[in-house]
Amino acid sequence: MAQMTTSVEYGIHCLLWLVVADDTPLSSRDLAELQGISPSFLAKIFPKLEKAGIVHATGGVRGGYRLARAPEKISFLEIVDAIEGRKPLFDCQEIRGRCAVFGGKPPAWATGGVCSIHAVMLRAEKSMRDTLAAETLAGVAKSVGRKAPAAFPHDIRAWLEARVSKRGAARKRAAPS
Amino acid sequence: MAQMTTSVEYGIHCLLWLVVADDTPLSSRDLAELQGISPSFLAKIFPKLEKAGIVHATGGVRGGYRLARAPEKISFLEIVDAIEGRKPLFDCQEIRGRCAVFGGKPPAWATGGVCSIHAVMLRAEKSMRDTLAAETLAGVAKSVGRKAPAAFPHDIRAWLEARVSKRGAARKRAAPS
DNA sequence: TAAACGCGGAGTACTATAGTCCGCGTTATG
DNA sequence: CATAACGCGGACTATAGTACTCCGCGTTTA
Repeated sequence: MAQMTTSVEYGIHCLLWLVVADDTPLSSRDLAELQGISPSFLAKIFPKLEKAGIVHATGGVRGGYRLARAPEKISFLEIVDAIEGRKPLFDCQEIRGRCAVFGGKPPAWATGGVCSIHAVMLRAEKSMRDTLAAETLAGVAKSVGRKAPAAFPHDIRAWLEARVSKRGAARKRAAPS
Repeated sequence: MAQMTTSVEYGIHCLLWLVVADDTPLSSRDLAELQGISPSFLAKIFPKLEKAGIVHATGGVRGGYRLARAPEKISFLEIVDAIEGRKPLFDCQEIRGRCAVFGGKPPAWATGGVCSIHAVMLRAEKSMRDTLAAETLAGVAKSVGRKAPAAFPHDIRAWLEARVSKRGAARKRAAPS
C-alpha cells in the first residue's frame, strides 16, 4: 500500500532509548551500535528530529541527543512527519477534468471542489494520521518497559558506560608515544 | 507518508466509467482516450482487476471490460489491493532483538509477540484500510453522478459510439482497393 | 481475413530509498 | 592545548520501484 521508511523505524527506536536514558545525552553513534544499525545512516536522521523540535542536540565530546520535550507530548505522527516530511498518501492528477468530451475546456461542475476519489483517499489518510497522533512515545515506552526485567535499564547504562571506558583505554594505548 | 500509485488512480477512474457504462463492455483503449491517459499503461492495470474478480474481460472486436459484480459490492480497499498487491505500511526489521547487550542471543521477553512500534503501525494501517473498505464504487459513482448534468451520460455514449463509427470509416477508406 | 480486442514479456527513464564518506566547527578532557 | 568525540551538511553510490513503451501471441467478430 504505502511505505513507512526504515528511517522512521530507526528514528522511533532511538527515541524510545532516549526515553530510557532520561535526559542523559546519547550520541547517534552509541544509539546505532546499541541497536546494530548503520551509524552513518542514523546520523542523517537525527538532524531532522532536531529541526522538528523533538530532540535537542549538544555538541562536543560528551554531547549527544536528549528529548526536547516530555515523551507524553511526542506523538508518532510528529515523528513520522519530521522524518518523512508530510508526503500525502494520494497525489490527485485531476483526471476528471481531462475527459475527452470536454475537449480541453472542462466545465465548472466537473472541476469544482475536491475530486471524489481524492476525497476518499484524504479520509483514509486522516484515519491513519489520527491513529498515529493518538500514540505517544511515553505510551509505547511504558508498554516496552513492562516486558523487560527490572535489571535491564541497569544493563543498558552499564553497556553505555563501558563504551566510554573503552574509548579512554584506546586513547591511553595511542597517547604514550 | 506513503504512496497510492497512479495505477490505483487510473484504475478507480476507469471502474467509475464502467459503472456508468452499465454492462456494455468498454475497451482499455477507449477508457484511456476518454480520460486522456496512456493506453499502453492502462492495459497493464486491467489484467490485475480481472484476476481479482473485480472486472470481467471479453476478447475479440467488440470486447472489453465490464464490472464482474454490482458496484455496491466493490470496495476501494479491494481495488487498491488488486492493483498494488497488499504491501504492508510498515516493514518491521525486528530491531528490538539486535540490542547489543543481548550479544546476538536475544531473550524471549525481547522478541515475543509483536514489536510495540510495529503494533502501532498495524493499527494505523488498519484504520486506513477500514476507511477504504467502507467506501464502495457505487457510493462514489452516485456522488459523482449528482454533480453532472442530466445530459452528460448521453454525451458519453455518443462519444463512445462516434469512436466505433470512425473505425468503420477508416476501414471503408482502406478496404476498397 | 483483418482489425479490434485481451494478455504477457521485455525493456527504458526517472525518482526515491538506504547507505557511505568526507570535511567543517564545536567542546570536553587528559 | 591538542585531540578525540560530538553534531552538521554536502556529495556520492547502488538498488529498487514507478510509470511508462513496444512487441507479439491468441481470440473474436463484422
